[in-house]
Amino acid sequence: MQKDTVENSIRAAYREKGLRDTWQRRIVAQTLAQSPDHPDVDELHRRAGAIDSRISLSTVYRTVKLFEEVGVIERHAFRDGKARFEPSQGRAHHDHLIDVTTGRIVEFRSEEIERLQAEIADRLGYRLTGHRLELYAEPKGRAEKKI
Amino acid sequence: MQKDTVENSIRAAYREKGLRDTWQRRIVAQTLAQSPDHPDVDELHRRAGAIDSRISLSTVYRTVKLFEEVGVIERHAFRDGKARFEPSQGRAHHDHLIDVTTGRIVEFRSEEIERLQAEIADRLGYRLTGHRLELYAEPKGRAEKKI
DNA sequence: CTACATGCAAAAGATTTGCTTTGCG
DNA sequence: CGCAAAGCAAATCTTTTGCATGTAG
Repeated sequence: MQKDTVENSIRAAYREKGLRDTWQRRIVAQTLAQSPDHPDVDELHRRAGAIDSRISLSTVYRTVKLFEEVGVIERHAFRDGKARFEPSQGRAHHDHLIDVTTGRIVEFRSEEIERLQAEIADRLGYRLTGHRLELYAEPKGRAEKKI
Repeated sequence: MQKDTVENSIRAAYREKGLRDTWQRRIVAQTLAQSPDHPDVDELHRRAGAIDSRISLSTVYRTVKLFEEVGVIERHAFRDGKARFEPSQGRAHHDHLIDVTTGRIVEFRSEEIERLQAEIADRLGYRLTGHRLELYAEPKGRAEKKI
């Protein structure tokens, strides 16, 4: 899926809910669509500000919260504690592997794990509504062994 | 493993590092060992304060950070954003299912998922060093289950 | 027009830190 | 005793909110 399609689907989503189409919301949607990584609010504000510096930090906060409620972006909270975001549409659902040596994030998906998660929730008497899976790992092939 | 054994292994861990054995650290260790759930710092301070109210909040903050560095407790960051803790020793490894309607946390373990995680990391060229898996779910039907 | 959205600054909540005092080793 | 640790309050950092103003529909 193309970037501008992601951007448009975000815009479509909030307009469908009867929410107003402001230039601030368009910029945040555009910024998210152009971000291949997982920016936090401050970083989003910086990137959005590069397009139009008049956008305020509080608007970015309000906007990501709104986009999340509308269901078009996902909120993450990796080990650093800060909230990080990525569009949920335009990309298949995936989980994250974090390279502990570099901080690089690799996305992956496993049907098998998805299935098991639903099965576990079910067995515990619940219906799965969401999940978070993060793998922390180091590159193979380094002879470093722990003694 | 018994509660007082957990408490003692925490104490042993920081004393081995040459760190001082203060009554504040003993109380926090004891409180953690007695907590079957995942208290945040404020809650830990409340529970520790029940044993001796002279302990300060900043000391609890410094102590959990220290215990985490020493490796005897685990820090979690569920969706509410606040840091929550549990002893890493004395309990088998497990993951968490969070009841989105009540905030209740159910612990579970799946060998199958553990195995798949290692396999996925391997396939991506990594060696798994840690992971985090959280399921967010709501009770099936209307009856609330207790575990 | 007018209700909803933004900007700004102030507030709030969580966590950290500077500095003085306390007490473990 | 000396230095690590605690207490307290002030500082930080992230996120939220009250209120006056702006603007999309």
